[in-house]
Amino acid sequence: MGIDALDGRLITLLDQEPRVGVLEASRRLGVARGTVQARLDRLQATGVVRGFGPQVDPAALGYPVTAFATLEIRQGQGPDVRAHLATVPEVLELHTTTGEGDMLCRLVARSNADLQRVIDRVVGFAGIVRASTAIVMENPVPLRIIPLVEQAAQDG
Amino acid sequence: MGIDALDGRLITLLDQEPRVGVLEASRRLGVARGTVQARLDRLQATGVVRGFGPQVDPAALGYPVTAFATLEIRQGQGPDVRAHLATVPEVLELHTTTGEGDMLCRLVARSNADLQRVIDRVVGFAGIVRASTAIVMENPVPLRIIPLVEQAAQDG
DNA sequence: GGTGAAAGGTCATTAAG
DNA sequence: CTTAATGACCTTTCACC
Repeated sequence: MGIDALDGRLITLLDQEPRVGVLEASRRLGVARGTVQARLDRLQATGVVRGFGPQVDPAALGYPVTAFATLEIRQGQGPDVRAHLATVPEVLELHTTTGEGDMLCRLVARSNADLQRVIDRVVGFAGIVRASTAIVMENPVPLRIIPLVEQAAQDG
Repeated sequence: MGIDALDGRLITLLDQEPRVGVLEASRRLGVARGTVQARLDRLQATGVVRGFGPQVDPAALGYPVTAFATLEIRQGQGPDVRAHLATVPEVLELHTTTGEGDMLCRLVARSNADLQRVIDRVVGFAGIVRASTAIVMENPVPLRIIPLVEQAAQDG
């Protein structure tokens, strides 16, 4: 189920330099070309590596404001609310959670003023009882995975 | 500053089928290969496309539990708390926010029981006054960017 | 290991803002 | 006049059998 040290080094290498091909990777890692290909195939087959899609920066797209909204949902309205939020482009992800609220979603907007428009659109739905928004000021730790990969590689 | 329709189609294509090369992409989009290369270079130069790193699934790595923790920080301890959280592999991202708490972080764990260990490590730091955790049950909208890209492409 | 294919670069030409 | 797109050609490099 897990990954080993070589898998970890391979993922780390691909993360730092996505351009490197299988051949170049085998040289860097000091293993045979076939080994790298087999590892890569296995990592993708087991779902550890989902793919190599483009990493897009919302800020560079013109959406520099990020916020997290905690939503309280009217009983039984969950499915409707999900469908509604899925139609809003500025909703980058949505989770159902335990705790204070029922859902947590990540939003982006063109400005603080524009965020109001986005929130209005998000909460402008009968199934949503209440919304609490936290605007992101800084992002000391951007979304990362490498430390976890190395941890998993050590565990076996 | 923004992106046009061709940029949008290119990003969408790369997102759906990351394997397609520049040549294949040019065929699919009905433009010259050099055009695709120029667009790609420009998208990366402007930071819209950060790169093509591997998309790793924490669940497949053995960390199926995700949670969001809202942290309240003691005045002036922000920098120390950031440094502390950056050393915890299970902390996938960290934001400073307005609103109820001072920081919001995304955590993963091997199990609900393991989550307790992670939280203990996260909050086991003098600068953190209080922590409120929301465990993710479902993820109706996984982290996405394409709808926003298409929105941005339409706007010009 | 060999081979067909593609990436990446340069260039002149043409089109469009 | 500046910017962008195109098609051609070339060399290096890689992926696949």
